Amino acid sequence: MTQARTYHHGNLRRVIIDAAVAAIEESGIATWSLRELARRAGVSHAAPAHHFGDKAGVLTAVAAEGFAMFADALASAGDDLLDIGTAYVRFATTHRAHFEVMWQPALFHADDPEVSAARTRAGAILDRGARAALPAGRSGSGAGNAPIAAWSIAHGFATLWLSGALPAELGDSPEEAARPVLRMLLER
Amino acid sequence: MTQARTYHHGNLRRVIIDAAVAAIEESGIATWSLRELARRAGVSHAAPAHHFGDKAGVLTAVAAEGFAMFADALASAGDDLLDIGTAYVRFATTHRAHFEVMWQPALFHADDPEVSAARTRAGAILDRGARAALPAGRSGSGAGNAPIAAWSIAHGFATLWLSGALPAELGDSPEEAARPVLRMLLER
DNA sequence: TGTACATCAGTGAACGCGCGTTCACTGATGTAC
DNA sequence: TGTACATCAGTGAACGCGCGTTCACTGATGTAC
Repeated sequence: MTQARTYHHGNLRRVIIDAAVAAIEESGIATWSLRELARRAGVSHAAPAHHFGDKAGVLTAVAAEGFAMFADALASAGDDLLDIGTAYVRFATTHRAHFEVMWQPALFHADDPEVSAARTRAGAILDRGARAALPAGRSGSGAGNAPIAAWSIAHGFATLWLSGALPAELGDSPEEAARPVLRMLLER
Repeated sequence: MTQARTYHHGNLRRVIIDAAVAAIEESGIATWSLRELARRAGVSHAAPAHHFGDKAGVLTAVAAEGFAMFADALASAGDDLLDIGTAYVRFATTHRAHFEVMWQPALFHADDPEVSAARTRAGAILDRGARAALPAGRSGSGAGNAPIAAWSIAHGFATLWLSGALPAELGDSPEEAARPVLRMLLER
């Protein structure tokens, strides 16, 4: 399967995105450069800019791919809100770089149509699951809060886990740890 | 109240921390430099390093101050978990730079004793409020999940708000928007 | 099947810039006597 | 009250470095005929 190295790489766009994801996972979203991606990809330092224009262009591609994979992950979790929430946490912890980029729209071209479409698709799945599981509460505050509550608890657990803030007693599996926590919103 | 400018600034540590907070609020956590802080503070470019050593030293001071203010904010909210959660969201949205630094321990010296102490104090307040309001659920999964559920939903709402991901219909006040959402965890 | 040409991916040298760090220094402050 | 001295905050010149960007270029690919 070794790809013969030719002048035309043939797959450079893909390789540069992967390099960006690897760099972000290793040392965070702040410290990488286009030149570093070129080094990782084994191409000249000007090649990434040739494909993506600038750093925001690379992150736009990462965000678009991230939202698409995210929507797929939520969709394949089925209709149960607890399963959707668990899928949310699983995605965040197994695709850390994508996830971190997705929620920092200042870093990429947030108006990119591909990004918007995938984000809307993911939002609709979460919305549907939450409205079915959590009809408007006694407070009479309207059903609109159910999806936001479900979104918040899953997102909060995921980001706290990623930041290392949660106690070590929760164990090694973010999904298993998340499940009883998410269940607290559903018990009523 | 104008302070006469002397050779010895007298208050430079404070001024540099404020400059860091302002820079982060304006353009994020990734793009500032020690030299930029010096420019904002009106001192020579070597002065910040003289006080803080390096960038992580500046962010350590921001994190320590952030956790201390955060603990104060939660403490003054009283014993009601809904009020504590609202205070959590209010703090995050009114002290955005502090909040963002606090949850990125890779960027500062997380073992700093001042940081640890303030973080522990904030955690204890949240813990106490959550355990009182949310005894162990029917799932029998242990009371340990109640604080984490409360923490997650408040943290998730706050970070989603800060990222601009929440729908515009929620209005301009994060506190008012958060209250009915947080209430969904408490209704049972 | 063969030739010509347009298109596009990727190269590599060169540029100017802002950065963190170092270091000898200067000015102000506090303390000993 | 006055003098000497140590300490410390902040200065400013100098350094080497990695960065993004530009641009003329080269090599590969695809298409027209």
